[in-house]
Amino acid sequence: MEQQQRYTLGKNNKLKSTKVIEQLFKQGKSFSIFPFRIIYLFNENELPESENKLQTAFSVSKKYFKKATDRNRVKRLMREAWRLQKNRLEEKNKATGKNMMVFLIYTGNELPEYDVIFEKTVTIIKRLIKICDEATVTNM
RNA sequence: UCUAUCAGCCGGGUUAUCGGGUAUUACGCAAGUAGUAUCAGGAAAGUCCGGACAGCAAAGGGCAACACACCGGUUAAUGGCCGGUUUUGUUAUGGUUGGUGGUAACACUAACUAUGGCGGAAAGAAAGUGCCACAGAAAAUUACCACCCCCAACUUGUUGGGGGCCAGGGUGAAAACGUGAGGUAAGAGCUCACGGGUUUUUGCAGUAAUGCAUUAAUUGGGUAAACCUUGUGUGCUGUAAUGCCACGUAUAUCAGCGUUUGAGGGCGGCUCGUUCAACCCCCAACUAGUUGGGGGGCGCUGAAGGGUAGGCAGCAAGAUUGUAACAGUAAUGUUGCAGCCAGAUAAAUGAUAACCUCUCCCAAUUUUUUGGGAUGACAGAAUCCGGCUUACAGGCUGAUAGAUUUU
RNA sequence: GUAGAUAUGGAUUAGUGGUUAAAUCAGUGGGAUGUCUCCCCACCAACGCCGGUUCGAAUCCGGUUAUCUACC
Repeated sequence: MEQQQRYTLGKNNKLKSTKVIEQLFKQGKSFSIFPFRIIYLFNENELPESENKLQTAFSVSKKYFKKATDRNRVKRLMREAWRLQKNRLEEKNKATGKNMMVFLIYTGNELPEYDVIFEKTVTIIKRLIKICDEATVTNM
């Protein structure tokens, strides 16, 4: 019997610090699943136990979307898709004792449909879970 | 009723499930959980103007630069807005005159004029300088051709010299006020009559721009979004301002200059004037203070580098919003009543579904209704206001004009 | 958020308010050559857009669109 899950995405789940983001861009690894580019890193900073969480950030290029409305729209859709699916990855992180930082960039140049984004997010999460597993194996 | 133009207003709604920002209350050591309230626009946009607010320690004058420019009002302020004036474009209606058709009534058409609607423009070209391609004799007061007169010569209708001089020389976007008469050797505002323009005197109306009448002078091409002249106005930097706290580094390095005969800085860019500005130690000489030298300290400028890039305030009650009355032609103002309405910072205000609603299409159907499908504009606060400009599916209201129908 | 610059053929640049907007490369056609280049000749093709000032605008003025740059 499964306990009812909550799909939240609060302030603490967001990447905010400029310092951390710079570190992510310098040291992080990346792969891309069109129309996304994903940058990730296992957080090894000493954080208080309360903040051991999966942290995410979303971004859209100003080059491809000139209007602020369009950028807002894409980011909102991305956030919604991530919110509904990230729980599995979170559990994986807990199980392996890792803290992942993920940065999602939308690289397409057309306004996407919600369904497309949702499907792509499924594959992204699968890939990230796989990466998580591999990392724990090599550490052992 | 439809169409067009202008002005103003609105610019999707309800429910369910899942989520976010801010404030606050309760529980909890804390993370957090739960409850309540609230959460984008008419342009939030462009950043084209004007302010508020903050910093630049502390008066200014002149010049330059930039902006504006009919008059009055409005406002915190403006280059905005409102009302008026002149002029111009367009449109409608009426009138006068001419032409064409018609026996006539009248119709069509052109010019002028009056009134109304909808726009545009606005200091000075009579202070000076420059420019005006091509064409044209000439592009601004000068010549040339032609015309006329006089003199000389001889091949007797040409040549040469002197004078008159802007009426003709048809081009151009633009040609030296227009028409008629007189006048003359030929002509010319040279003179006269009528008419037009510009400046001006006086009177009347108006706060004024200006209008009407009148007096005198004059007939001066355009361009100031060419330089310029006149008048008026304007400090610069912007909330990444600014103040405070925390963390961290290098109270370090190099070069130049200065320490009262003053480096350098402020007062807008320049200049004048004015003002601020570091006043310590050692040594030597001589009149217990001054002079000279050296080193350091201190100050200023530049170079190369090191560190941080977190938090709080600023920051949400105001030239505030809605509404009513009053004043005003209006912009706008005054007063009363009611309300509190986003404050993020890798940046909340969302996603999905259903129904309703708007518009369009298809089918059935007598208007109407039913069923199915598609679609829902422009666009997202970042210190805050007042304007301007630009984008905008669709809808509503009013005014004006036109067309059609009915009476 | 603030400030500034630029826009001319397919590309890179010229261009005092005055003919049909100039040049180089590229493209097309022809000549030359046994053939291809080089060379010669001709053609094609542009003032970002909308208004205004002016007799006349790529140029001057205003608005607008796009691109680029700098600034703690």
